[in-house]
Amino acid sequence: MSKSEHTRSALLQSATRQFGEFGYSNASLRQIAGQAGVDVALISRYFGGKLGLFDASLKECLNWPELLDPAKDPIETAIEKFTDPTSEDHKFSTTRMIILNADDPIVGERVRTALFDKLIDPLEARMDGTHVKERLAMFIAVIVGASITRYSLQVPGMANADAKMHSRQLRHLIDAALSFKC
Amino acid sequence: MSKSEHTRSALLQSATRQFGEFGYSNASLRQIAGQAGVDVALISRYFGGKLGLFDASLKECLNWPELLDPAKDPIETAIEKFTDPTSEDHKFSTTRMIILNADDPIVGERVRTALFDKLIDPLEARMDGTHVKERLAMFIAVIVGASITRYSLQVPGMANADAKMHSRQLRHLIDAALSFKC
DNA sequence: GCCTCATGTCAACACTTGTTGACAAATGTT
DNA sequence: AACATTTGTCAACAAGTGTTGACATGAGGC
Repeated sequence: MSKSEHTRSALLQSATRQFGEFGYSNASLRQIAGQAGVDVALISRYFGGKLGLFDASLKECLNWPELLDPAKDPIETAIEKFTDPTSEDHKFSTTRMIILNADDPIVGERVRTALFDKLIDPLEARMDGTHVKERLAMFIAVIVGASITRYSLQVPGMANADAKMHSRQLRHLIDAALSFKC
Repeated sequence: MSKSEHTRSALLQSATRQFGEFGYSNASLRQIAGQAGVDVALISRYFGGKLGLFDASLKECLNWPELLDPAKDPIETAIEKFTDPTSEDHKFSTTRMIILNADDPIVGERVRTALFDKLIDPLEARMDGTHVKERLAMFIAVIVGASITRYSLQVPGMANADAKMHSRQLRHLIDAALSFKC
């Protein structure tokens, strides 16, 4: 790994943390660079600017090849990825990256189109039964709502639930979402 | 209504729109004042500053006296208020005001404590049965998730649903949330 | 050694932000 | 009319933002 690749990836990792914790507009390039132990000007050199850095971070966040693996159930894959048990801190999870920036006046549209291209459309293509769109939207709603309620709003009934209890809550709501009949 | 009260309320209304659309940090005082047709400096005069303006707006947003009315079912009241059929544009609903600012590094904590004091605690006090906290959290998750999915992410299966269909989706998920048994 | 290119450092830039204080205009009171 | 209080206007401020270009330092090839 060359020197430049090293700083590039350090920058990218730091950016993903900041964008996922504070959102695009609240994240400062100087802070991102500082956390990566690197000079601010290098962001412009390697990514062309703040927007380029965000695009790179977003692309990395939404790269879920398992979603296309025919051997795996796409819904189960999505649950695993969304609930993200590998991340030690859910402040920086993909869910937060999406939710926190989907409304941003600058990057909101990029986030939404990336979300559709990389996640929602592939998921929809692999679901069957009636009212696929409606059930899929309800599934997304449950995932997103649970994440916000647990980690952002910190409502005790979810925030204080242990992993097993929270998993039961999630399953119950997801089952309801997917079994919806108009 | 005196002159000062008029500009004060114009400022407050404009602020609620901007805070609800862009969030605290992305909303600019000059833009808020401009939309209210008023000079920026008057914000400091009437509200003491940006934080004071936000506090006033938040307080107005979360003032739901119906929640304490013993003649009304609190859950039904919450559903009505959250889905907010009176607002012509959901970009500025209370739900957005809360979600969009609950993570803000400056006002996030204020939002969360206000949410608990004004909404969650009163709701919890008027629910009965087992696992009240867990079911209430799941209820919140459904409301929040549906709002984001429909209006922020704009997932077609919810964003394009008409009022009747969306109401059915909401009811289905809410029923599931409230009927959860550990 | 010497040259070249990649990489990093630093200072400045134009711009926007929230806030403040001095001043003007309007309104009400005596 | 003359004064006092409220209300509004304007310009400036310090601080922070993303971005840029000139320069310094490093490593590898001739």
